[in-house]
Amino acid sequence: MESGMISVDKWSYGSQAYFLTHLHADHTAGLSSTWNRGPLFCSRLTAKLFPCKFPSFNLFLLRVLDIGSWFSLSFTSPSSGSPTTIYVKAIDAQHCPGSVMYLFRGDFGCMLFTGDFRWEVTGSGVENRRAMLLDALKNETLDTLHLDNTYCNPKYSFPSREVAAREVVDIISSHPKHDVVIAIDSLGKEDLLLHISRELDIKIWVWPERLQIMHLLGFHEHFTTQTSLTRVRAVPRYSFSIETLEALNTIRPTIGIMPSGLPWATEQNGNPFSSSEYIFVVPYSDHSCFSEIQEFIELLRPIKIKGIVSSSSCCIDPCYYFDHLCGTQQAIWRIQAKIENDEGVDTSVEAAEIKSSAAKETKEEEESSTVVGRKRRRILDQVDFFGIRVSRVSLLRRLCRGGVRLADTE
DNA sequence: GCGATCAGAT
DNA sequence: CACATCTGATCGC
Repeated sequence: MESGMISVDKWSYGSQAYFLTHLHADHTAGLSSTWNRGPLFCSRLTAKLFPCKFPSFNLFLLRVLDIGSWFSLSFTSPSSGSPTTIYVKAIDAQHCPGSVMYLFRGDFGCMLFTGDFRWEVTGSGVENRRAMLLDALKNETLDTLHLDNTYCNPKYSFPSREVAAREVVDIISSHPKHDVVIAIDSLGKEDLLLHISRELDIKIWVWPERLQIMHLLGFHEHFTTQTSLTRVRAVPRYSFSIETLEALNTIRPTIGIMPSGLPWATEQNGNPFSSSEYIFVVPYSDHSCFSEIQEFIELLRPIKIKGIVSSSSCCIDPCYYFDHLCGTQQAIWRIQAKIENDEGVDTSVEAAEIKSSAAKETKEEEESSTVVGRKRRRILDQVDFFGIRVSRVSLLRRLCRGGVRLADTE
């Protein structure tokens, strides 16, 4: 987790800098308004929301990392005591407002902390996000992926949030005389509420603290704290239960909507909601489903994966399902594929060939023997490797030998 | 009496 | 299975 210098979503002593992925309570456990253990890095939006959670926090400790830009930070190596530099880039995590992943490069290699994230593979901006991520990695192996493995099991399958949001609107539309309560947390699922508000042209009630958050996010026009103005209310998830819904229904007809990736609706027992006629569970999730996690890992080809959600069993252990996508060879194949892609070669056709690296090198030698091939190579043969320009061939050979940097550093 | 931490409920 | 959050009990100062 830490290299002795940095901590991500961990707040105990012993780090020179601390990184917060997003403002949900399970990632801020240990933080308080009196916390003062070092500089705290976060996204600009998280910094804006921060005082709501920690009103008297010393804001001089906050450091904003703008999304998509590299920052260099100077540290003291805990082992040698000598100065060292770490590079960090924040990447949109698509989980809740302000949420980011952190990509680190340093003496320890290359590490990505996803925090909580959703990696939807349909909808607008998908290609752009994919390209941004690969570009951030450059032509380096990803040594360790710290992964949001919340739903890392094939049994977790759900649609995009866009599809789930339409399902929610359909449920509300088909109950025109009912009041509606929707379970949400202190942050997140704003897009769902905005979709409902726009599609049905209604305001949505939220509790006062939540309206303050909506104000900071710039969404306040769609929300109100006056119950008389709307039949749709967003309520804290912990206050949402069968008992609540039954009590509400003694006053007026009310349905409840629980947006969640957890497959409660299909469970037989132990599920308080499946037996309720009032409650609709809709698969709207701010975490990646299994197939999205798989896409993410296939894209990154990390050498090693660590799940950020610990589990007593292997049921959500990423190594159990994706070990075959990890390791040094897999990491090298990704880099080769990217280099080919940057050269304009159709990698989809070559995907199978790439897996035979020996044959690949031979083919490249042939290709470079043409006049055009030689010219192109002179420019593209140089690749950026841990900040050093090295020749592509030498890089690939070093990687194939299992070069120094590829050894596990943790 | 306050803050931190944890079990339990929702 | 396990989300994010609140409440209440307990511990140490």
